[in-house]
Amino acid sequence: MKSADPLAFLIDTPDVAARRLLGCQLIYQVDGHKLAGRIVETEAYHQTDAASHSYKGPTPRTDVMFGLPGHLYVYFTYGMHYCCNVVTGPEGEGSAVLIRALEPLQGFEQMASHRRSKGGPMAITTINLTNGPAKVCQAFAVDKRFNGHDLHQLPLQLLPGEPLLDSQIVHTTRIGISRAKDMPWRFYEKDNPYVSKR
DNA sequence: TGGACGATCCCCT
DNA sequence: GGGGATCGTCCAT
Repeated sequence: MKSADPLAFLIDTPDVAARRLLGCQLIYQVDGHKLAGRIVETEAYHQTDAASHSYKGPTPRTDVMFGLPGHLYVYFTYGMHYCCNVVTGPEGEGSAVLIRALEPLQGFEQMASHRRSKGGPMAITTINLTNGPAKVCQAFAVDKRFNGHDLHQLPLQLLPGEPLLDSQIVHTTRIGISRAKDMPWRFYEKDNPYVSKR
């Protein structure tokens, strides 16, 4: 008997998956250290959406988005940043959810050192540790090597959490894009201080 | 083969 | 509030 897939909830439309990802935990284990964060902000992307990398079909870069749900799509942008997405929907459909912010739970020192090592002197606080998509990747040391990684497995694992009530979820437009600006596919936990800023 | 652009972040004014 | 850093990807010549 094969046990049920704990990430089966990702096999849905990306907006539904983006809501369900709020409250889930991202775990990273290295060298006996454990990093953990709770997802508090997400954005949905789909192949029918002009703002998505998967718009107009797969390319070598975006193949992962069309692959198995529960895998990680990591892309490089602005010449210096990585961002990570959880692939959603059935295999063959180009959909994913961008992890925009985490609430740090464990491994603060490791996260801070990963963040600092990326650039010059920088004042790291608990708040600015993971309150943005590229910050999340830095803190968890996620780069292109993790593109296509299966999040069912360590060293980088996604654990289901208690789903948030609709009344705790704020539903609004996405950030930092020029096309399809008006699609309300950004979700975050109401009043959570670790959500990224405008 | 080249050039424009980007799901960002940080520092400076 | 605005601009610079910095390079992979994609599309137009």
